[in-house]
Amino acid sequence: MNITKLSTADIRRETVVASAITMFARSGYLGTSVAGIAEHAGISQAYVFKLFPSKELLFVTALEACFELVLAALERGAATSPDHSPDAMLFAMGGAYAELIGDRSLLMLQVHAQSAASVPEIGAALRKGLRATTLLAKSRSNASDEAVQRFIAYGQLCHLIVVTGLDHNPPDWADLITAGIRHP
Amino acid sequence: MNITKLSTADIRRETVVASAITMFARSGYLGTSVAGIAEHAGISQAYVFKLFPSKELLFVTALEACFELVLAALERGAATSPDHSPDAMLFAMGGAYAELIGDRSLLMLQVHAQSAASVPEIGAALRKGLRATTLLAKSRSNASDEAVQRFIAYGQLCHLIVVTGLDHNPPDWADLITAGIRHP
DNA sequence: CCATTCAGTGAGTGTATACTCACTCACATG
DNA sequence: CATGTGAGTGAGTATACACTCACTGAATGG
Repeated sequence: MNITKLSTADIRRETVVASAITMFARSGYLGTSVAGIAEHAGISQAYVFKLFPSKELLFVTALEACFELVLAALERGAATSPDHSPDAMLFAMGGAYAELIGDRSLLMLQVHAQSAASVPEIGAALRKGLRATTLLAKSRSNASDEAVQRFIAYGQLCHLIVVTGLDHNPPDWADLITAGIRHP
Repeated sequence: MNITKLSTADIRRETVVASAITMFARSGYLGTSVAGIAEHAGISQAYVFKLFPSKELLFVTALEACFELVLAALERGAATSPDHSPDAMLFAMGGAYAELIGDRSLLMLQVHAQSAASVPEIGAALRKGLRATTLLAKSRSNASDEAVQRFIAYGQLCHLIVVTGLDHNPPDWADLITAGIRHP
């Protein structure tokens, strides 16, 4: 039982955002139709437009929800780290992130968001999420700037590995770039 | 005068590929219309379809040309490195890459290709390009696997920096992840 | 019992776009 | 001149999709 009572429209909005994450992650911003999201959520397409003013804002909302989950996972990882040294903290946060993106949706949504970043609102949401992620990694780990930078860089490498499918059926050359990287 | 004589259709194909790189880099695979590419190339849309069987194959051709240029740049960087130590070789190759993507087209095309990688032919071309890039970096530098992996990871970080516009008007927090990264 | 509000939809509209086809025109060659 | 070839196009077709609007039915409350 929540302290804030949600109207049924607000509840609907949440299920639609969940469907949007799934569908946008599957086919990208332009490749996903609002009708498809509506069908996945089990409502009519017209009602999606009652709940969100535009496809663009629905994508932004989904991306923001995605970063909320990422930040929560990093926080969780940091909180459960057995050792408080900067390296151990970043390692624990990386492990929590790898676990989070096990179903690939949150990862793919970020990849598609990078491709759609020229849409101003999407670019802004992406910057905001990256900023929060970076600052959280820095503040919770107390690591050096270089270590935080490396943390983000290897996160991007993880994205590349998943996008190219190198984790699922790795060819012989793949372990050159997948070795030691924790991915789903 | 070339040793291989090109028919005018082959020449046209090359100019169309150049236009395709520019336009696809600007708006992505789904966001770019063949009509727009045709206009940029100064020919009719119908003729583009005479030169290439489909939009998909045009994108793949553009992506392959992109990787050709990347590989050539890495080769050039390696060739002009003053020092033959693995670290110096990778550093020189990274510098050449940073210089190559000065106009952002080749970088953005790779980002959009990652977003479109679920199209089988595009995913395959992406894997092929990544494979060639990785193996070239390894063989020309003689660096350790870890160093090559880091080379690729920081390349992806460079892509992220450009996509989010952190290089053009960096906010205060940006140098946490842009420090020391050579980007256009 | 009437009035208001709110969740939810069916049936559109306008537009963009991948791809096709019948055609023209310039030119080279016998 | 006749004819064949290859570059190049105008005008389509078919479809998908973002977004709109007039509407329904049910609950709520005075």
